[in-house]
Amino acid sequence: MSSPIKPSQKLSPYPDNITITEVAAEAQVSISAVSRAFNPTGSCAPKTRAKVFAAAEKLGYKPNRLARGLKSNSSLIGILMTDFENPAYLSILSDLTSAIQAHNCHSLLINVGPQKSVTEAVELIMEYHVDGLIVTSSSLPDELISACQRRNTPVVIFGHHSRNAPATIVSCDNVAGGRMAADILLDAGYTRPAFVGATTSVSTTTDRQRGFITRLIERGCTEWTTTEGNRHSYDSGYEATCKLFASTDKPDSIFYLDDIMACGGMDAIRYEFGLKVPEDVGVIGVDDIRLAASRAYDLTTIRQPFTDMVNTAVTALFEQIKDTSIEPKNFTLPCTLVTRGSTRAIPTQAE
Amino acid sequence: MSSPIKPSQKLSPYPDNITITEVAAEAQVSISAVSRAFNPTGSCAPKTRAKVFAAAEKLGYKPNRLARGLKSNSSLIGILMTDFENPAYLSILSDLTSAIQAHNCHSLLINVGPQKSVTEAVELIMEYHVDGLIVTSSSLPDELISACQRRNTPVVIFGHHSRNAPATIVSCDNVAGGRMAADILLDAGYTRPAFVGATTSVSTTTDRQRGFITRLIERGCTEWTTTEGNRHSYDSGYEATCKLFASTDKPDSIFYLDDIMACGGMDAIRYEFGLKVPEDVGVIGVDDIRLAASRAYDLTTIRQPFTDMVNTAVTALFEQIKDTSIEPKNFTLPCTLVTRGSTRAIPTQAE
DNA sequence: CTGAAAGCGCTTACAG
DNA sequence: CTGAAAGCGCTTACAG
Repeated sequence: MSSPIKPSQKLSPYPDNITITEVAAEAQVSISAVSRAFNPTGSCAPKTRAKVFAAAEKLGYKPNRLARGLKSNSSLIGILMTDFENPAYLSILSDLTSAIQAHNCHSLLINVGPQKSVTEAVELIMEYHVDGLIVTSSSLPDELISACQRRNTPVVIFGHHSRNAPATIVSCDNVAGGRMAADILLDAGYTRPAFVGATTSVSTTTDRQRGFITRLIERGCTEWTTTEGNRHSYDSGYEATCKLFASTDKPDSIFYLDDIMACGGMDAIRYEFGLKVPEDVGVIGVDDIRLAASRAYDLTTIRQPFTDMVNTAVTALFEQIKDTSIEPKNFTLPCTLVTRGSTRAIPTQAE
Repeated sequence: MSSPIKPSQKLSPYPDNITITEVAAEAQVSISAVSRAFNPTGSCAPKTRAKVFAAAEKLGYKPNRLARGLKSNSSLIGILMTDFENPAYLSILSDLTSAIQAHNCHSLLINVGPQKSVTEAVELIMEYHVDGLIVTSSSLPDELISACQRRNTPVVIFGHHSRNAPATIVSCDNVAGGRMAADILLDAGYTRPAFVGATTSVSTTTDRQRGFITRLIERGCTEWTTTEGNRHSYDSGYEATCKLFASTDKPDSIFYLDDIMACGGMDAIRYEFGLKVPEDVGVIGVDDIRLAASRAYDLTTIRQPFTDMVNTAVTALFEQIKDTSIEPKNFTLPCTLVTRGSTRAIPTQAE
């Protein structure tokens, strides 16, 4: 309110609305030069760049990413997320955001809740002209993926197989995971295995189930059953397990679609039916969430290499952002068996 | 590749780069009219608006939020998050994002990892000219908050008390929560309570500890101890508990800073020391995460009203965005005791 | 209520 | 390597 600030004495303690124009004036160059100085691809004499940086530093200049995004990249990566119940997604989100930030971009997180369709979500996210899109815990209609590609916005589907989709897919080998689960259960001497899936997640459920059942049959096991929970949640696993044990042919071991369902299931087995894990019922999950290693659950599980999967996804995404001619690829990472106390020890075999 | 598309036959199957200009041409009005039609505050004749909407619909027009944000609001809300270990934050994030989306805005999620300071994170987020900022699981230096306010970017601190900070604070009454915990433990007949906090989270730790200890003293309890875990995690609770029971004066009940630490602690009590919960050791946490209600943990806890807290935070934030003259307020919501099986039943008192 | 015009802050051919 | 100029897609006083 005192005297108007003269252009010469810009020493405000906090960066306010310093734009490229002020920096150009301070450095005594054109605004084009400032822009190029800040842009790695822009040709700029070292001296000029130094002058510009000094001026920017002095004034506390921060580029306006919105303005930049108007002609250039927005530096925004959209993350579509459906499942906020499986704790695995918290660490996935942590890894995703930090990997994206390492590329000097930021994450626009869209909650694709039950009231919002994935199509709407994509439309919304495209209003921000994101540079790329990562879809977790659900898939995307092929036509939507194509529409994104047509706009040169690469799409990565995380965690789902989605064969033939025109996008980069990063998932782990769920069929092999299912087979591993079958082997460990059979090896441990269980004879009546069950599979508990979920309705919401098509490809992961079907792949794991397929690998599991196929392998059971290969090994001559005939007494298997399957059932489905509604969602990827503790409650869902609990309820599905109650249904399973209410029927006449009760299983002696259960392969759950994921760890959080397995935890719910294990609690049902122990507290609802008074059975012992692993003696009466063997339990195995998928993911290897933090809780799986807890003493309370001590869950045998098929570990998904989430950190690797995230790095693969983000690396592939940025490669496609850099060079839009790169064809989408499929990455199927191996999963590994983590043996803990929820399955019986495998008897030593005399070869 | 056939013939160039004439402006008259715009019937492409998917919206591509249709801008306000195309819509204006189609609707035969000026671009100003289109802009006003889409802006609630813009005066526009109903007929004009109808024409514009019809044209927009026909062409599949979607506004470019980046361009809009250059002169107007960005519709972007920044969310700063530090803690990706406590599962409570997954549902908080779910609630936050959907509340923000209900306001037709979207969430820019910044992972304030250990390698990135909160100051850097704020600077980054401000490059996107977010309309508002929500800080979870950590606080913000007052000078940074002031810098944001000076740019008319309101800040809401979620979950921390942070007295005197020039921002809106939404938290629950942690002191009262600590007192409740003391009361339930003493009422149940425990005599040597301990408090397990965490170093990372100043105000919540100190408030809960203060309420807890103050109340213990008020009621004449003298044999209490305190210790600290490093982080808000299962492992941290486990380790802190091991330390506690390695010392000479072992507690007979423990109040943990949060549920996930309590779960780790309970597992240590049971599996590391072979003690019974609640007979030998009573356990109480804070949050009421999903896992607290599991059969395995069945954890007595001080419930934080997260959904209410999120709604309060988002509502307050948008009020301040709408009217920047509104002063920041403090909202302290009540927490409630949820009694489960990890504490002994309270003996019926003959008044 | 409406349109022409200026402007938001930056990028990017285009000459030099 | 550099600057002047046009433009990204939208908003917003300003006249009418």
